[in-house]
Amino acid sequence: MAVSRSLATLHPANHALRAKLFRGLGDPSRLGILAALRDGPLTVGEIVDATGLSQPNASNHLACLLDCGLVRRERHGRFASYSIADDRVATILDLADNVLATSASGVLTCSRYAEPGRTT
Amino acid sequence: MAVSRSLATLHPANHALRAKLFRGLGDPSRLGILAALRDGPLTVGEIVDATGLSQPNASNHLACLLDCGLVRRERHGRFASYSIADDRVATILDLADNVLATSASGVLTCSRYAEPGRTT
DNA sequence: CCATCGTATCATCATGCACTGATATATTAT
DNA sequence: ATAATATATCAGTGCATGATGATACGATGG
Repeated sequence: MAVSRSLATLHPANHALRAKLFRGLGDPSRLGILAALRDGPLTVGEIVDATGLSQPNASNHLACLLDCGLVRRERHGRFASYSIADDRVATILDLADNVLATSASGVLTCSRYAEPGRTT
Repeated sequence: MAVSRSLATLHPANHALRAKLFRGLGDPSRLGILAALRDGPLTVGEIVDATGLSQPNASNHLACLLDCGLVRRERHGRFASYSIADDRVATILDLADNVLATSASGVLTCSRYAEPGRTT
């Protein structure tokens, strides 16, 4: 996939918006959900099983991902089928893994910030 | 740049690590710093001028980016020259802009989470 | 040596996030 | 209708983060 800078027709200083996207990806639970969804659409219950998250927690993260346009929801009766909205999101995830594969050590030892408050 | 999934030789469930990388990118101040650095290496003072951040704040974010391997530091006398460590990081930024260019509306209206605590 | 400049660190504080448990809503089944 | 299932929402809590101002460190210059 070609990624040229000129394609980004975004206001040059809209860092708040970009930050929001990255913060949407910056949570292990949401990454777990997205990883599970890469193998195809899943219902909330299946996501709960796949990720080990509690149902309200998963539902909340899904709402977050949905609001941000990272996933798509399709209602089937009383089930809700979620899927990744944009292939480029998956590409971002791959690219991140690509970077981490060579500089994971640095990120690993980065003690400057950690995961946010988790009771678990 | 080719981004294949097989290249990502990362532990499949290391979402905490991935999340850390994205959280590193998930802050407007740090994105501003990275954006400034895309035009070439800068000293801390130049970064302060370019971003409008306070000096301690910029220094702290730079330490964060440095620890995480996203930027590189080179000492020149009493100056510190920072530069982007990995071109693929810039690619991630471009790709994110690419995604946002088409689904920015969703992210914009995402009220589920906001920027972290800023007094300003 | 002392002052100055550039950078890094410290102490402190406030806000927002991610989690839990309980409950509400909605849809199908008996 | 009633129950059961699937999902969404609400109230409340702890913790990490990002900010500030003061200060320490380190290097150059007079």
